[in-house]
Amino acid sequence: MALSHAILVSLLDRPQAGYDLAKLFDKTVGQFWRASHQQIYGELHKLAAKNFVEAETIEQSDRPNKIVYSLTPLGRDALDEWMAQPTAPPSIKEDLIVKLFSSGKIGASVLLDNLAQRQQLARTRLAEWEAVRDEFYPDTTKLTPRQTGRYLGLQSGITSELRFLSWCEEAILLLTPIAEKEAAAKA
Amino acid sequence: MALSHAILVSLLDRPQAGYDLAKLFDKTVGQFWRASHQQIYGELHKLAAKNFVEAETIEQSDRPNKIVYSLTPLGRDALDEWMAQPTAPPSIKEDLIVKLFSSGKIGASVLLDNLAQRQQLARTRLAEWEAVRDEFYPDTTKLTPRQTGRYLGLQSGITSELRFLSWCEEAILLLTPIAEKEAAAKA
DNA sequence: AGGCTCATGTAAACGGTTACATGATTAC
DNA sequence: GTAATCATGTAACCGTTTACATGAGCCT
Repeated sequence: MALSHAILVSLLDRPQAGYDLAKLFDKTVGQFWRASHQQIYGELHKLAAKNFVEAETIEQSDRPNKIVYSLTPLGRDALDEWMAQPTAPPSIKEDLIVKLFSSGKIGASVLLDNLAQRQQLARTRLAEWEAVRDEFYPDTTKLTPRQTGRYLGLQSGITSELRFLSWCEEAILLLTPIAEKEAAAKA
Repeated sequence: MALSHAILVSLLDRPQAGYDLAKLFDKTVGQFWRASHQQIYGELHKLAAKNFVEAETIEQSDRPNKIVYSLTPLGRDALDEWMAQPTAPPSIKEDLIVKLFSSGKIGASVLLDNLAQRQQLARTRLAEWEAVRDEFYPDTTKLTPRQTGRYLGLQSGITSELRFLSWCEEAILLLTPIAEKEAAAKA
């Protein structure tokens, strides 16, 4: 599991409340790491029980109280240990490829519809991320260490979408004649 | 959920036992869709309860009996319905990127170690898949519909590793000077 | 003698998603 | 008035992983 580690890394930056972390995971990091607020609150309780984080309640008059968590030395040790360990490649569960395995048994036009839809989605996402990159990291030769990590995260998403789009093109290219033959056979 | 659908697609081809499916998911499809035998047996029971698949026990003298499952018309309908629906992009949980977000707070050399290890792994996988592609699909202009689906699955894995490797190179390029500065500051 | 393949399962624990719950403030 | 923001939580369910279990036959 690594949601707990993602939280610890976020707390390296500064102490934060569950609500802040949830927003962070929704916006910045959310493209590569999604987590709901329920999950984050739960994880924070577990981390506090292990003494990896420390909770401090901040009373607020006009809005609900905050519980701000900060990293303890013990949590920092655990984080260092995790950092040193090798990571496993993420296991992808790509429905599209499962569908492609039906090719030859189920009509190709359905597959083309699916591809077009995902292609559209990927184009939108790509444009959004590229806009962020161009705004915040226009010059990659002048990045602070902190910016470098964030830039590479973004870049991972961008290159991922780009390769998906070129794969889509190949898929469409190969499936289109099959769909055409099927349509001709039906008529 | 789509493990059930992955099973239904596999049964389109021919009736199969849980053991066969587990092997299939371990070897062929396993690169993009991993599932343990426990999961598959469980899922088959659920599919049978819904009458999406039909079980037939095949008595064997020298080895354990087999339970071979085949797709029912009802299962085929469910599959067609799923096929027509749009797919959601897979949510990636990439530990490496979480680690990169620590850049600026935790030493870069640990990140470089992690990158090198994943790079090595990706190279090995890539070589394996390329070997399969070159053996079974040397000429992409002469593919049957069935082969096309399988080829595109493979190709997705291959392009995915390729883009990961080029991303790794950029990451190493940007992090190396940071690690060097850190080492110099320490000495 | 030790380990692999064939073949099926149970059970516990963990992780993630979805739904439900509360309640004040602020913006349109 | 309606919706969004701030802020925290509980509960049920589903999917996945890991561990445990059995037992015959085959290969080295």
